[in-house]
Amino acid sequence: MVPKKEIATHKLTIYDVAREANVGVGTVSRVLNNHPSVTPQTRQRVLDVAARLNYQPHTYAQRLAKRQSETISAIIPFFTNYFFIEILQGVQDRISQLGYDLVLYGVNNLDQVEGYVSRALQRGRVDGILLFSMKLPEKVILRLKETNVPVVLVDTISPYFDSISVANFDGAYAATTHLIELGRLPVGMVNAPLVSTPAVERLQGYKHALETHGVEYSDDLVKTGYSTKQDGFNREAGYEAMVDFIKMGENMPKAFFISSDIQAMGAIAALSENELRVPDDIAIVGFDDIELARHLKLTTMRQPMYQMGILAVDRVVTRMSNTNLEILHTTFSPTLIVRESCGALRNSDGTREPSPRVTPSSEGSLR
Amino acid sequence: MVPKKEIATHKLTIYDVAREANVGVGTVSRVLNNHPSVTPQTRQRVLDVAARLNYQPHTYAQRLAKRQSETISAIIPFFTNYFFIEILQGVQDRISQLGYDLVLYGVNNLDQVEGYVSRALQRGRVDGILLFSMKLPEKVILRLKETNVPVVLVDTISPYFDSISVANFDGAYAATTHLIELGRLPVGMVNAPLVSTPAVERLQGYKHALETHGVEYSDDLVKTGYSTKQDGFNREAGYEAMVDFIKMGENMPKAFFISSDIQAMGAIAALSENELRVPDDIAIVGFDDIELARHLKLTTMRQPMYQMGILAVDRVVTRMSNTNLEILHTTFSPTLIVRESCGALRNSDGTREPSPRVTPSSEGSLR
DNA sequence: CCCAGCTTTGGAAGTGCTTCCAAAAGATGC
DNA sequence: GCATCTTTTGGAAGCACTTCCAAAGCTGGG
Repeated sequence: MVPKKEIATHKLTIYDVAREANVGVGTVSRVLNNHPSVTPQTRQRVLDVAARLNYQPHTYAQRLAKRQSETISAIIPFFTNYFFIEILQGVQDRISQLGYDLVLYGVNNLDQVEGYVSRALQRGRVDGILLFSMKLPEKVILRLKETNVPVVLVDTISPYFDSISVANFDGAYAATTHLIELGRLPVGMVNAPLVSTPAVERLQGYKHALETHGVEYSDDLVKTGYSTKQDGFNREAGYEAMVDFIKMGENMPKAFFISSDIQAMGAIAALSENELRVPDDIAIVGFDDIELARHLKLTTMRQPMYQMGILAVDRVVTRMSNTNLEILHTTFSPTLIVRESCGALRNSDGTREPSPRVTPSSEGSLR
Repeated sequence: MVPKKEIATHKLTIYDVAREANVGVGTVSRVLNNHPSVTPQTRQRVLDVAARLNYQPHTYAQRLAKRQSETISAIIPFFTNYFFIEILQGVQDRISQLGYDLVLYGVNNLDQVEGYVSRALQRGRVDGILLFSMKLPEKVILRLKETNVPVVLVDTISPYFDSISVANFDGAYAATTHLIELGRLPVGMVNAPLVSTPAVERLQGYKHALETHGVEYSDDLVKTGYSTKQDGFNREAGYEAMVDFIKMGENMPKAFFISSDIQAMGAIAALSENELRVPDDIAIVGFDDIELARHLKLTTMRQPMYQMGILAVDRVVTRMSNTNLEILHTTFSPTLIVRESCGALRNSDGTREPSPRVTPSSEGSLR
């Protein structure tokens, strides 16, 4: 005589389900984990009971027993940054598709990174770590290496870990070339301080474009803002740099490759405050293609951020199950998105956007 | 004779530490949890050993034994939305200050909510849930209620849960009044569809302002866009609504209260495409004060988003330790931030911002 | 009908912690 | 020095699962 208590007293364990379904706990566990060796009838019986009792397995007990966390953590530089947000969308979508949890650490300065990494490294806590554009302290690299947790770097490179990034050099080259070909000379550049890899590479790409096209380079063609937050990839810095350019008066360049869209936004503000019109007086090409760029009708180099997020997750998951893979660096090529700020469209219908932003299909399963 | 093996074989448990320090596991546990009844000497000895072995407790074992997860989950409508991102900053900062984990679920449509809530509700998984501006299906409310997990609603209200929100009515009233007082009549409104509470309340506040100031209301003073994502609080919707207004020609209002900054952005784009200048021809006041608003020099109603995030976390934590608190609804009053788009500053130095954005102190401990 | 060889099942042992209880060690007072 | 309290300590039991092993149940061939 088995008494059927429906009292969902909240303490319901796998034993309760087992008793109620007249099976052993092992069987319940197998059913819940889709283990094949259970007869369909038994499986159904267990499933019914579980549903009736509204049984929910205790996640942490599972994780403890299974010795894996089904959690991936992402450590991102503070997420006021649109670029990261957009990558994060891809990350979050893929992670939840795979049934993992995303735990998020927002970092404001490099010092915090170490703390968060330690945190993430607590045994069993996470199965994998995504690290966004940070130059890691040597110390952190060591710890990461020795614990052997799968790590994927996004928007940086290190010889020790997998990485997903964008071809900064090529992008800068393409952007600059576009401007040169439009005849908007001289072409200047608003860059971020050379503390970050993207800034360095984009500068090189820019210079290379000048060189290739026989345009002379000089140091006053490149300026950087003073505001250093986000490694200098922020609106104020763009504003400041452009103000400096404007001070050059007649000698100021007629076109600019700007190392991020957000800086471009600041730069454009500076221009408009000085009665300089984009693209009529000054042509602009940005970098990133954050959502804002569309709104601003900014010509820019698109980074497939959403895709990068997806890929980062896939990569970390692959490495989880296959521990000694070769280290792999994936590089996306940015593509030029021509909108209005470069002036290329001046004679066409100004609203048209050559290649529309990739939007999710309406099934909504992908996002 | 205790052999000292330094071999960090990754499987190091509390028993290893105990053996090595010549104490019982209970003592090690107490040390690690700052339990008072351990002598300073013993504590130090344990700490030394733990450090030497580089011992990391197993998070999930702790959570299982302690019967709490030290995790708070946030379910947010897809985070392409700047408003949520800014709240999330506060949430994330406070959560990590308190040593909790943040697990993030991004939701794209209401159907997903149920799934994620179930997920979050798995016993022991989270200690509290933050739900961002979603009208919850009755079903979900029930489940949430019966499991008795602390829930805090942000940017919505429900009689069943704590909530943090903003005085939409008052904000809309203030914004509209500001425009009326500037003499920019008639004042129209770009709203979102009345499916969400904020849209409803803001409309009421707007109407009330007209009424109070003896300005007549008519239905063609309010328009809504067609794009429905984000409940209509998106750039395209703002653009569309404004295009409709522009079709009115001469009769179009001379000023607009727009129910979100992001819609204001679209609206301004529509205006500028039609050679209408802001604020010279048309005055605009937005709502939210997302970071973008500053860039756009948009006059707007500021919601203290960062603070709201902080508070939401605090509230959920309080409720965690004190289970049967009264249900509390906290309402912030939005404040008017006068920038250029309303035209109030037309004769002053255009750049000045009356009340600068609250930024973290440089200690950086708060963010 | 019996036995070998599967498949399915039960349940003990293991996962790595916390906590409770009782015992040991120290204080205190007389 | 001893009895009594109070601190401090060790370690068993418990947390809620998974997994492994052995036992039970089937299947079909002889």
